[in-house]
Amino acid sequence: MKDILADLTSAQREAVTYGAGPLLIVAGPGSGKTRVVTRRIAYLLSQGVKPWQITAVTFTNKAAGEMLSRVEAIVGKTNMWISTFHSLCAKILRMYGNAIGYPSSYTIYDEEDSKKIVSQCAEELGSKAGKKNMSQLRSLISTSKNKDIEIEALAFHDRTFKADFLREVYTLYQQRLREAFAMDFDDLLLNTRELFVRHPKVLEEFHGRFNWLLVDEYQDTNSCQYQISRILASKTRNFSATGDPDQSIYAWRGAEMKNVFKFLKDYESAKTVYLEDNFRSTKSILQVADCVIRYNENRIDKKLVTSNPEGEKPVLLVCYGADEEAEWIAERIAAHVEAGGIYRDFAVLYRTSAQSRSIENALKRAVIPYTIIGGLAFFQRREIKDIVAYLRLIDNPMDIVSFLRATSVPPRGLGEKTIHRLHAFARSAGVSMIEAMAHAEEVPGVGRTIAKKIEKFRSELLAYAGVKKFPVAPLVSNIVETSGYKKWMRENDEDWIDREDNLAELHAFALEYDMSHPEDGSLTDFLANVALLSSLDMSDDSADRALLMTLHAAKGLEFPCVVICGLEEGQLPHARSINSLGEIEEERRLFYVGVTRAKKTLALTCALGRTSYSDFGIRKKSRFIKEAEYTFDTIDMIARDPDSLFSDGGGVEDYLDALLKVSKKKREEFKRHDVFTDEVSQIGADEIPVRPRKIGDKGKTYKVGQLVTHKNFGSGKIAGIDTQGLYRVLKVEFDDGFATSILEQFADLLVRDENR
DNA sequence: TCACAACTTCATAAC
DNA sequence: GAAGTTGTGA
Repeated sequence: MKDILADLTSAQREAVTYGAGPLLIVAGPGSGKTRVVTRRIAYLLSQGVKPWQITAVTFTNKAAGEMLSRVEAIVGKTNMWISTFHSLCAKILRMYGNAIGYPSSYTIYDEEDSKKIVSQCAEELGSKAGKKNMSQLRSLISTSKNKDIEIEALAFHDRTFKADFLREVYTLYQQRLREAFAMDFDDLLLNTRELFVRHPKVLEEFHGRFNWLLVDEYQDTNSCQYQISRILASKTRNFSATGDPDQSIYAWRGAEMKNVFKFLKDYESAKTVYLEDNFRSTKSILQVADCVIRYNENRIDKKLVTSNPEGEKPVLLVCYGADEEAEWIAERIAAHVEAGGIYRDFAVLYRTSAQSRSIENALKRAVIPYTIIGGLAFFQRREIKDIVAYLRLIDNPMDIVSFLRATSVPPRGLGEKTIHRLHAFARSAGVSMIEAMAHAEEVPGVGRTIAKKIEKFRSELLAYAGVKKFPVAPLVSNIVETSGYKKWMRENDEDWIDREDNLAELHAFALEYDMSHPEDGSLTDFLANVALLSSLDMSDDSADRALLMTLHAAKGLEFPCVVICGLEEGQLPHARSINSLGEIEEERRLFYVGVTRAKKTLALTCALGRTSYSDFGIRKKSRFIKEAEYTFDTIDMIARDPDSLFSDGGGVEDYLDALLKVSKKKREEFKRHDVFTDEVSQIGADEIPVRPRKIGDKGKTYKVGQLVTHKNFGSGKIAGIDTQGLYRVLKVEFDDGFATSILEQFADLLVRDENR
């Protein structure tokens, strides 16, 4: 008991020792939240609560694993359930899914799998949308599920698809998933809710079992997760939720931070504990966070307090482009290590994954070891998905996505048409795919040659499954060897060496699973783990390497030194969020989360020119910089010595040179892409560090119909003038047929007399 | 049905 | 800059 309550503040202690009944812990960043939750679990156990009576839900499997080992460090080995919502639901559905028509070996479809079904459905419904919009269609289905709204309602927001069509696709999609005994990620939640609502007996059993529910990161629960929590807690009301509305960053996938406030209405007798003391960051770091988050209107005011020292003042780098930004970051890390620090002290955070490229390059050049957290998940790799498809097929032969995948690598002369015929046959005859394959010649549309191939594949499958479904590792090596996959890969894939390494890693992963689950392991459980492991769970952050990750991936973590890069309008806040106040506020929270990860030092960077989508654009400083401007020191590489940039008194050319620091060729591209641009929204003319006198002719105004000459493009005509925000955009048609839009203030055009 | 090439389109965050 | 789609011939 002494250990459990050691080193706790009075507020923390209050949360840890609160007894039965609803408890809301509103915990700011760095306030020792994880510690409180683990200690609370330990405390409950010490009070006689049994481990199997406790269910804790966290945000990632990794966090769940860490929490479990922290609890076990205090109370010894336990068998309580600590997992993510998705894993919890997957487990519940494995136990009771048959009540709603799913076998326990149902398959979990990831985004890619689900997209295949969606496009199959759209095609079946005669959609003319083609394959290109399938991602969007799939995400509308997901949004509908995540936000608990009818899919028809989304047609008003998204004009790409008609309401009727959306409904038809949705219905057919669900039907196809059922036929394949498969669920997508969202279904795990929806089906669990349905199970509880429609089968009170099952719920009763869980009520008898989960007397204590703890949910972490409550501000990021969506409607369905919220309801599942409420349903589970409805009997005993021993429900503690932990959250911080300011750290809600998943509204885009249905999270509702208001769930935190709602808790107090849902449970009127609820006790609320505020954890406000920050034990993580220096005063000057918290000041940055505080100044920015205050701009959010949709929030409850709270201030971050710490007794930590003032610390180093955060810095902001303003530079020309992503390369300089990256170089500066590399230098900063190198200097830190030179001064006796370690690489792992550093985390470089960015808004979008694509930003990692330039940073990686700079780190490589500077020989700084690094790890990317997140990114392309191991289990998303092609060769891994291929072999996993065999495993899934053995586990659930109705899984048509895996069926198609497995039969095509290596190719066996069985194509999409054949497999669908087979699947349809199996469904109408009410038999499994394996059985349907045994009667291949009866399947309409299947000829004798193909029937033979089917038979061959059938015996191959039976040979795998005939051995044993568990342990998994031997099954993996068996498939890789005897399916001919390895041989085929060596002959057809130039990257086969890397891929074989990855397959070896898959084998090792399976082996590890087999070893750690001698009693309770199964192929089904292994596959569920594989499906629900996020890229964050897989990454190894134990080595001494600098860490690179997105701001989202940094949630819940802390680092001695943090760099947040790309603080530009369009990047952070992201361009896709810039038009909505609510989304801007979420971007601001994202920035807030990033800043509050830092313990000792914080650096922000901002590049005023950045290439994205192979298109160069001039960017404005992020509004978040302005919101906290006096809380950091600025290193302005542009303003530092403006005259040196334009030594020969030149204008645009010199500026472009300095900005791009690249060859003439690139400059030509730049001219085409930027000064003459359609993407006016990216240009913040007031931010561009150029001499006023030379760029364009600011005083000049043009009229529609005027004949003009441009020094590079020759003669043309002003075809139209648009107003975009503060700027006027000229549409110019040149005599050679080339047409473009030019920002008026950059349009260095000579007006010709019409009569000449 | 399959392999390859050429082309097009796409790109926020992720369980 | 990558991944998917389409088109081609075998």
